[in-house]
Amino acid sequence: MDQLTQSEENYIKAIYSLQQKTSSPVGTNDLADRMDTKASSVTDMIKRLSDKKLIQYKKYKGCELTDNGMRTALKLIRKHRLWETFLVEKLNFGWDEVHEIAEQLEHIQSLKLTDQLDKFLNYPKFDPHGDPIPDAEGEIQQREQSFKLNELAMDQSAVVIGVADSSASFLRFLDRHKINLGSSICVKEVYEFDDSREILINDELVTLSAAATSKITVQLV
Amino acid sequence: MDQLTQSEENYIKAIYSLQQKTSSPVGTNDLADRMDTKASSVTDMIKRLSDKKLIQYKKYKGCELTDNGMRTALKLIRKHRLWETFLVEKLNFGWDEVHEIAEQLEHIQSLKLTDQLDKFLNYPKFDPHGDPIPDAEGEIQQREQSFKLNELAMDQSAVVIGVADSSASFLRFLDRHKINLGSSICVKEVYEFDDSREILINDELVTLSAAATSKITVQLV
DNA sequence: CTTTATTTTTAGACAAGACTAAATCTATAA
DNA sequence: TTATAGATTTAGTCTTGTCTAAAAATAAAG
Repeated sequence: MDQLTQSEENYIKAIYSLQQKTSSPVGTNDLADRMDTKASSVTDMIKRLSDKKLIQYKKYKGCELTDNGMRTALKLIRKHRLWETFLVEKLNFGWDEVHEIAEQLEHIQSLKLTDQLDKFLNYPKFDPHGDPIPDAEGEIQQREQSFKLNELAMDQSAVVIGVADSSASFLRFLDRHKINLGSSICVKEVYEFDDSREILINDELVTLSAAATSKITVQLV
Repeated sequence: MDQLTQSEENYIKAIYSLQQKTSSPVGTNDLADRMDTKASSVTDMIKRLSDKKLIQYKKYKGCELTDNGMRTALKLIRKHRLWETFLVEKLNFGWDEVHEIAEQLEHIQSLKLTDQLDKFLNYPKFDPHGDPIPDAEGEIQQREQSFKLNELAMDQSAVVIGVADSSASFLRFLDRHKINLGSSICVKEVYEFDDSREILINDELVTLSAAATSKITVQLV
């Protein structure tokens, strides 16, 4: 199994993530959108990855990761999330600042580095956005049942365990409203006309749009 | 000042290092040897770097770094040595294992990352091989007067402060003889016929070849 | 079951960074 | 000072990853 280029690795991650969301197979145009490139470039890359047996590909039918490709994707996600954790926990970065840097760090090749980093961080199970970190074997810790905040019943007490959008802009919005992983949260009012909600967060009331509440993952307490 | 490719950065580092050793200007073939590539490839790259005003270049006359190129080189060296320090101090790597990984990590683009890492490591002045780490302004801490072990007078007490060869093979040789940065060292005998020496290191006697002693940097105590 | 719209692939080009082989410049020795 | 060895550059090619434009396959609608 020879070294992949950063570009190849980025495609693998994108295919993995689309495969999770929309279920396989992944279409060429969807991938092109995700990679911010053209469909023809995607076709080229798909051929390369197929040659390397990382994806299965039938012309005009889209592609899906092979077992091998899946392992590759999980290793990358592991590295990405470990580095994000490192940046936040050890280097005092904000959770809105780490994605770009982790995108670079995830390509560093060294199994030992990854595993030592994992140990140094004390084998974290979730990253700063609440996303699960695959272990050295690629196993992902499954969450207890969770909800999006907009599915939560009124007056039900819950705690924030993740975000469905890790863009800097959304994360800074949450910061401004003092919403973090671990925050206690409770729905106090639903405004039918626009599906926005009055939320009690750490003893303060704020109003959140439907767009916002649909991106906050919570667990009952 | 636009982003450099990893390849361009590697050339800048190589030019810097050759410039230090043999003093400028740096010849095309020397660079080709250092980069393990062909002279024609070097000529191509030299033109690119010259266009970007990182080196000064006269056809057939070799090249040297401009002020700008020098700053670029020092930033890379700073990152490289900070990462090596991190790997050894925080992730328990041996000093013989860190070079390759730091070669990758030094290309990560983020000023904040570098500076936070520096802070996290408590602003180290020297890396695990005893090489000085440039600060955020590119300033390098100058050493007190130092010697190579083969220049040290008999029975003169000294301490190991660096190595002139950071290859894994030489570093593992030092490990095997329990020679580390900070080790107390003293020459007890010089064998004229091959210039090898009997050395007292932390209360143990070992014989080191001329090749070995010429690569160990020490300071008088 | 055709026709049209959409998706996907092919064909041909380009830039970066590398290579080989050939040409050219510089320096050294007779 | 000229012949020639050694260093350096040019010319032309290759691969990776990208692009545009055009062709082909599939899906959807009448």
